[in-house]
Amino acid sequence: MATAEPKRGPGRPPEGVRDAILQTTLELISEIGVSRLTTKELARVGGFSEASIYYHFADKAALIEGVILDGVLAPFQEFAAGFAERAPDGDLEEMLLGFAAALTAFWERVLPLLSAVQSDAELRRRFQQRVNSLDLGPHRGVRLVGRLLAQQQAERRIRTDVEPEPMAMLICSTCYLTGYQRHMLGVKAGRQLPALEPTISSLVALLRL
Amino acid sequence: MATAEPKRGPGRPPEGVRDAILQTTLELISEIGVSRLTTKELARVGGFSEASIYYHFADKAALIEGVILDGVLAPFQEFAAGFAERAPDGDLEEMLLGFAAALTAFWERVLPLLSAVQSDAELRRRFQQRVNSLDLGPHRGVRLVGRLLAQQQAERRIRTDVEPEPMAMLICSTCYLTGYQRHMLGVKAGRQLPALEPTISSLVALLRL
DNA sequence: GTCTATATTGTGATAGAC
DNA sequence: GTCTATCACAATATAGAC
Repeated sequence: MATAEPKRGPGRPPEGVRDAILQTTLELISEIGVSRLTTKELARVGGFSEASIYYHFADKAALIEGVILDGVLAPFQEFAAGFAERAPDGDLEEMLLGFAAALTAFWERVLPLLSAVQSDAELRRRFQQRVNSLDLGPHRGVRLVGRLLAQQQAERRIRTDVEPEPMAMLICSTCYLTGYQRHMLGVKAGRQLPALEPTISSLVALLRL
Repeated sequence: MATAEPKRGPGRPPEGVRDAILQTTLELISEIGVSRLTTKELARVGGFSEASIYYHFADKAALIEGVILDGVLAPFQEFAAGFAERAPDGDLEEMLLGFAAALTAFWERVLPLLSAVQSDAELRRRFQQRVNSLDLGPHRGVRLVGRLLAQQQAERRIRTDVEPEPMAMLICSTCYLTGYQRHMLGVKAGRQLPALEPTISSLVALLRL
């Protein structure tokens, strides 16, 4: 190892091409959308060749799947794991608002990618298998919030005459719709919908003893 | 008018081609997804020519827009209008469950179409303008439910110390997420999420005096 | 592992007859 | 208004050198 520098010379380091592909794909999709994403444009913008894409990924579908799994799902799971750990103590409303903001941002980032899966029945089949085998999906967030609520009930800090999971469903759903609205109609048009925070807060108020 | 029959002879009546195109598009998309929809396949399945498609619609995007507007949005708006009229009297929970079922079904039908819009930034811009000028969007459903709740509050049938719109947001959001889950992961996998009815019912219970 | 160059297919869209 | 026939092009994917 003559040079300790991981990056060298002009352009990208050769060994970083796979990461560069994933990164560029993510950026380009948020700019123009998946359906407009072509391997040509991807190669041009990213500064690598089309052939490199097919060296690292079996086909375009596999590339999209890679982006979803590596670039979006994994980071959120990290956050969720951290949330589950440090959750127990704080104020309920505060914790829920923090989680809701993160979940909404997650949806907003993931929806543009998922639209590729949505719009192709065959791709959807593949995706369903993958998601099922990894036990992923919206129910993970619901369970997480549900456990938090159940804990608060056990400590008699909120009403105990209500099932925690349906309440968690209401909360997570609101994050989803808020994220969807922001993506599809823009943040401006989204103002016509009740905002996330007051909605969550209203529900928390109902749950208080 | 020699023959009163609107349909005649073998094959499709010539004047019905536009409707046939819309109908076939809807069917084909639900089978294979928008991204796999080609004008060739559409013509083959529907029994009309590709040229006819371009006679009736400016381009493929306009066709999709036509399907969304004519075939899905319009029917739901009819239902919503009817709901708003006959709503006032019945039992709140019953009315909400009926509305929620319809909104969920609507979303499940519309999502496969909207994925085309979702996945193309340029198309999205066009769609946003159209939707904004018609004042469409999820906020319509939220307002409808919000008004219903406000009315119930005025009649002192539910708690009055809570804003109706955030509650409506929770309800409609749940319909959207349920529909999304059914579309993306299938009804079977969707079982991992709390079902629609108990979720709505739980919230109604919280709203009772 | 990455490149340049190319093969191949299928797509959206049109011309022009009827 | 609908058809048959066809175009021009863009897309994914591969071959083969380095």
